[in-house]
Amino acid sequence: MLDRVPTNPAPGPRSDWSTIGRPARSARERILAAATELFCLHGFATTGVDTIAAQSGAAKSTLYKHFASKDKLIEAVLEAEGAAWRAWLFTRLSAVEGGPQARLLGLFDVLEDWFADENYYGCPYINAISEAPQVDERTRCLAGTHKAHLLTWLRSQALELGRDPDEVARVFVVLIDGAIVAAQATRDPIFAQSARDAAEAYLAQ
Amino acid sequence: MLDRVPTNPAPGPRSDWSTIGRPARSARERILAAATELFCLHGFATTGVDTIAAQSGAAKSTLYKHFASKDKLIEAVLEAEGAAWRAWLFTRLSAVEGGPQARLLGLFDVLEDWFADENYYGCPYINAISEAPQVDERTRCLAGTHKAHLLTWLRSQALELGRDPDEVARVFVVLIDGAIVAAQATRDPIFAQSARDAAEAYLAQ
DNA sequence: CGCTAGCAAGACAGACCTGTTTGTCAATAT
DNA sequence: ATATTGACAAACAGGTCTGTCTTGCTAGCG
Repeated sequence: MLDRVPTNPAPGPRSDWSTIGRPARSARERILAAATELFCLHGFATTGVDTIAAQSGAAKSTLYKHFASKDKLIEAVLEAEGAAWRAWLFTRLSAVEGGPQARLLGLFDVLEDWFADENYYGCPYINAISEAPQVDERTRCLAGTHKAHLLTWLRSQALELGRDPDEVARVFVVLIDGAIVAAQATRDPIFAQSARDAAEAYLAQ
Repeated sequence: MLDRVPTNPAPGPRSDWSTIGRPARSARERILAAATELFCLHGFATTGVDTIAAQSGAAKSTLYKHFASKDKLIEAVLEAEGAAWRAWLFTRLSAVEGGPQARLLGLFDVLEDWFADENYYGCPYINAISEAPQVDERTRCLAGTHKAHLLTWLRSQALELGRDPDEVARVFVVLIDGAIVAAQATRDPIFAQSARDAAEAYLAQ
């Protein structure tokens, strides 16, 4: 349960959007990459800065020269990983052929590819909020701006369909979050298709 | 983010199903209640056993006499809180008038009441899994048996409707988990109704 | 060569963690 | 009245945490 983070954890390949496993040049990039991997795979609270420094090949003093505190490093990881994920998602979505309905449904096929990654660890923002359910207003704020990007896209698709943007966006947020969490808990990507089924029925209504 | 647990955190009232805030008699019950509150509100890793012992009014030695380790205490909390939640949910569901469809949709109204609790902290199992996304097979197993209870109920309702039980159950799991997480991240119970909308469309299909 | 700047390595402080142990006290049972 | 049980209080051991600071190496440059 609360096991210490192993010294040399899963290095395996990752989805092409993540900074994990990519060759990183500067010390700052290496630190950020190592922090992302360790935080996301083993949790924020249970990962120590010593482990991050060791895995990144940087000294702890270098880490603290680039990031004022562990909390700031966590924030940087969340922002970087969130931006990378959104860029990957929207790139994939722009390749979907068809109108807004096809794009909205295609979203779940993209998610399924994400879930199928052997190192899939869920949404870092959801994980961060789950670590401190009650307090942690800063993380909630970061997650809010992350989700706002997704909401904007969802609303624009709903508008193209001539449907209520807020209502559609909320339903899709539920379906997306639900698929993310169910796939994480069970390690089964099938829930992406279950979410797609529900989305299809909802849009056909 | 990783703030220490305050010495005297939110004591406020809770949903009637939870052990939190209820007068507890034996030392074991007091420890379990304090552990549930602190773990669920502030996270499992960031809550120390000293804090739990202090809040429960019990000595640490007493805590370790009843629970072999912190991990075992976490397991006991998950099992107790899960059982209490299921008992509450199924009691509420049994009061819903109408057939299986009304019960399946009424589930989201019950969830909305849960989300509206000012101390709502999400699903302890989801939170526990999110704390250590990759490892933590024991927690995943506990969450699996918890969710199995829900799946059994969902499947039986689907069978009564003459629909594919596994398919319906998976869709509803996505909707339930999604509503739980979205409500937790935004503190807005409205997502229960969004999930209900999607469920209605799916069942009408 | 000599100098400097940057970084790795590691010691360190102060706090917190889990889990154990010892001693004391009160209530109960025999 | 004595023995037993249960619980509290407190200290302790051994380890980890974050964050700071010092030391020494090395690479680049005049």
